[in-house]
Amino acid sequence: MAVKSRKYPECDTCAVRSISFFESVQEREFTELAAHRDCRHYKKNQPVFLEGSFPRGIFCLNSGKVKIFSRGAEGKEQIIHIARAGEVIGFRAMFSGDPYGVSATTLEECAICFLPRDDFQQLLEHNGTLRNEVMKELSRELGERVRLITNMAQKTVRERLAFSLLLLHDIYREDPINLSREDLANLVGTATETLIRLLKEFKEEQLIEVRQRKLGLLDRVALERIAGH
Amino acid sequence: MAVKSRKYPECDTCAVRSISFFESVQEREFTELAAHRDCRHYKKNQPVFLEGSFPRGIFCLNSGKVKIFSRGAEGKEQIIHIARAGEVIGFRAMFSGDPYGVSATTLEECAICFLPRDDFQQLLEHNGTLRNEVMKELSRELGERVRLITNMAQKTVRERLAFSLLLLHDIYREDPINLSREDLANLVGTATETLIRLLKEFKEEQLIEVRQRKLGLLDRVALERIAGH
DNA sequence: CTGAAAAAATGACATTTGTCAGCTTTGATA
DNA sequence: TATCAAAGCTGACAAATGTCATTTTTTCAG
Repeated sequence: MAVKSRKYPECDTCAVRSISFFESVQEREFTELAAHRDCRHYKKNQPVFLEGSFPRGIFCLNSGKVKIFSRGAEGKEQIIHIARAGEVIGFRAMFSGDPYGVSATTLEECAICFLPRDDFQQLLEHNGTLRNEVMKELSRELGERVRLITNMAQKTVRERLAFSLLLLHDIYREDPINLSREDLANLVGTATETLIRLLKEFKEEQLIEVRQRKLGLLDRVALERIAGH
Repeated sequence: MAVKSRKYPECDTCAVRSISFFESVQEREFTELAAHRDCRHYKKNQPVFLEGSFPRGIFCLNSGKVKIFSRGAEGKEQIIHIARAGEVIGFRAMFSGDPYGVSATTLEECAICFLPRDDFQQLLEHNGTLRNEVMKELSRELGERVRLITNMAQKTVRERLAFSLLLLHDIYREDPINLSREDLANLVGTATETLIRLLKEFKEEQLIEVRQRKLGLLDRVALERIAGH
């Protein structure tokens, strides 16, 4: 279970303020919010929220990475997005009134702040800029999903793997990509065995390097060519 | 090109008022809007807006059906959604500030009203209920897209075809499904030849009937079983 | 009504991908 | 450090799907 920590991060220095739509929230408002938040430390592989349950607030990812996935037939995970420090997650379902359509699970140790529904709604009510930013974010994500649907429907597994590796590189930045083969397969949308074989091909073609299971990109340009943009 | 018609539909009786987020707009506001709209008739296979161009307003689909699609590598269409009478389309890009990420083309004769960006934005500014409805709609679509991604990644073509037919049935209602084989293939995410073969299988299994190229569902329950919800 | 073009349909075949079974390595823990 | 489970990896094979070439049917302008 998630552990309430004594030394949680401060809101005004939190990455969420520079990456997410909370950019547009003023100092003063933010300090008020901070009073209502509830920050916790999560270990690796812990659930943040579950598909089917009802949202009680939003989550701000202070540090660590979280996978967002839905389950298909037979419960197979389909990873839709990997959130990095600074992202706000779990707000979609709050607007639709529906239960979560996806689950979120930590991929590493994380510090995550919880902000209750009412506080966020109230903030939204009073802050037009924030509202616009949230609409913008929802729209941006919709566009991203369209691209993903097209990729899944039209690209080969090899192309999708190259695409995913580039995407992951943007998320992990300088760090090597640290995902289990199964998670990577569930992101690419293929069987774990197929994924492993393709990784081997990429390694042999000197497109990537593998160190202690972690992946590094060696030839970004070639990968972009394979991914087809 | 689109033709400006003399006998365009009246806004207060338009299907858009009962299906879309415009439900929440009051009589009075709506009459004002109506003055700024620009209603046109489209023939079959005419573009409404194009991927890459910048949105100047939103479109209200008064009658007919419109396919919303993005283009993958080599320009192959991937149909993301088929809009029916009453839906509002093309509003996503207006919020994100990006160019359209998708194109829209009529699938049959259509009557479509155009509402300029500024009018819509102003309405949004003054109408909190409408804002909430729009956020809800964006969220709902986001959830739908997640389902679609998961389907594309995990289901077989046969399963996806069953899924698509059920979806199309909700769109065409009593009418037989009237889509070219190519469009249907681009919705399901497969090659036209594969699609045709599978349609034949479904016909032989008495799941569907085909009359003058148009499709009717014969065994909804069996299709649901194949689609796997 | 007729001819040309588009759409639909079919066949043959290669390729991709998934499945299953088993083996090896790694890492956590008693 | 010995043990065990999980993760990673490999091989063999079958099934699903895409591609290309060709034929048939439909549609529609003239």
